[in-house]
Amino acid sequence: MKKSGSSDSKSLPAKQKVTKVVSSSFKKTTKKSKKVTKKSKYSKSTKMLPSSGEGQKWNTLVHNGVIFPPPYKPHGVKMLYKGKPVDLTPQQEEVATMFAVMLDTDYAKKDKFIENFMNDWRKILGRNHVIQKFNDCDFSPIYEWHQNEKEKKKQMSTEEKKALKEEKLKLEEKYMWAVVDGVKEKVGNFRVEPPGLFRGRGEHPKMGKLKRRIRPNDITINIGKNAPIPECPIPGESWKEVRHDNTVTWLAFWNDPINPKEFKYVFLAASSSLKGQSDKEKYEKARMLKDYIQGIRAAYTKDFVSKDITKRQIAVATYLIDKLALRAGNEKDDDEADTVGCCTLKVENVKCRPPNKLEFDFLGKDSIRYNNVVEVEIPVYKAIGQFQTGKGESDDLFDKLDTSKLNAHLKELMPGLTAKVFRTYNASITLDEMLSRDTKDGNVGEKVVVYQHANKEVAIICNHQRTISKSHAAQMSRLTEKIDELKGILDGLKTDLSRARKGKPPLKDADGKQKRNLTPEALERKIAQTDAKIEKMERDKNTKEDLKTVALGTSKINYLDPRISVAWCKRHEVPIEKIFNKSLLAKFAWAMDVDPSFRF
DNA sequence: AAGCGGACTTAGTACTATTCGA
DNA sequence: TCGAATAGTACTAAGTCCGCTT
Repeated sequence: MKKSGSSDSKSLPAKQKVTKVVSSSFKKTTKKSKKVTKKSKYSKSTKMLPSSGEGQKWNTLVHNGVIFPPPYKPHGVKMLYKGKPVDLTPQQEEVATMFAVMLDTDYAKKDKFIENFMNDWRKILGRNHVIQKFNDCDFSPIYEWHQNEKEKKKQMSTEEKKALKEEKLKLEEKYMWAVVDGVKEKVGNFRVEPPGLFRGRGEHPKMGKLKRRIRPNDITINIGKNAPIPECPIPGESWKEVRHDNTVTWLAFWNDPINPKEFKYVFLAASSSLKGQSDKEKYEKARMLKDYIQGIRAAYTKDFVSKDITKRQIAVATYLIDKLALRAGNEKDDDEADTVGCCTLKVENVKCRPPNKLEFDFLGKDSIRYNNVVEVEIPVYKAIGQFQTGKGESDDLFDKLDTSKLNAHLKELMPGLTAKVFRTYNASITLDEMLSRDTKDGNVGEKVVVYQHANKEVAIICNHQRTISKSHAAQMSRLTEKIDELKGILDGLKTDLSRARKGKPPLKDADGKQKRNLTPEALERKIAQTDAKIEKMERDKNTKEDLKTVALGTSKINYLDPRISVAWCKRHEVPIEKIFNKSLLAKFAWAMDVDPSFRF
């Protein structure tokens, strides 16, 4: 019964199913959607049974393993060394080409990148190779060749492109799906990562190192006991290991060639019910924090002045995580980019600005800068000052603290509470409150703007950033130009209007041609239209400038409880498709039947 | 309680597909 | 209808946190 129930809801193509559920449940009576909620709760709870058994994640698991990138195809284009063409073996050429195709990126200009690349390349060139120094290398012939190849691809007809795509799809089709407890689910990343030069973010000490090719012998497969073991797609080679571990969700993994202590996993796609279930649990935990947050805030406020320095540090750290949505901040190795989170903040990352402001300036995850001046309670301000006294700039601000101590403390306050829950909580509660406060009667477009505004607020809280697009400045000035042009037209119309009112004909236009003689009423209408157009363009221009460094997607995908959005859409008759794209609809299938009255 | 292996979520960017506006 | 702008997807790096061992 369980199986038929769940496969029923899953075997349909997600796309159709989701939109159907949405559009039918919208506008309909709440009675109906309540029924749906109950039903799904029932089927979910029966489905939970297998997973509730001691960390068990599945009963049966069937899949076809992973697909490997094609072997390297030598192009034979010779790079130059000291101005002369060099013969390279295919293997040597492959690595040279990896660098050549990056010639127009910032990476190729960084000393560290070049150094690491040269070290690994030289190993493949061999000790006595003619190529010795980077500065004598000229990769441009290979670069030109690559540009040419790209251009050729672009010039292909639509039919040719389509055929190529279909061919690829055919080849990959069988790897795209897994069957988990009898339900067909999409696999997330079934393609093994191709070899390349490591592109670490920020000042990563390993940037430019060769990420070697992964072979079947590097890969461990996880699959159901009774399922057929996936055939190794490379003839003559075999998997490293086959496991049957149903306490984990990965289908395969290999050791990261850049950092062999770490793993690269193949998981199910975000649309799978396994992922959906844990996503829901994440938000339920964040909602639980709602009931504890008052007490937690009261407790840490009290501990700002605790005589126990560890307690004081825990209190201040928790405050920062809560108020500023900082990440926990685990320790990092020397062979990683130098970034910090809350627990790893250095003295130099926080400056006291009298009387009670703090300026934060540090590189966080992905080396994204966090720079923010905030007013804090006096006791926090004082405590930070105390933590800093007698320390050097690069010393830990919270010397008595690390993430495990902090999380251990949080767990005493609420079951399962960890630092990251605060980010989820604050993001989702902000969306919920802003939506309910700011949504006014109006058309769908206006409501969507309210949503986007709330989304932006959350993105700023979480410091989700993006790089300014290369064409941003040009786009802005083009907008300004257009606005000016419209303003010119507006002036002309106004002149014409006053002349028309006096019964005079309009002035000649810029080209000296006679304009049509319009009635004052028609002119007034035109003026109003142009005015509205200008206003809209200026609004668009402002939001564009506002959002040039803000990434809205990350919070939507990871921090905002989708049920808030779905329920809001239902309440305000906004089609959910205006808020969630196809992949988000699939990812959030579990949230679609939420009651319209749902609040976070 | 430190340290580490392990598993999972979160993140920005590069590339592609689709939509928009002259 | 075309190229530019925008939206969507693929990719994989970089975090968090758990639980086991020493």
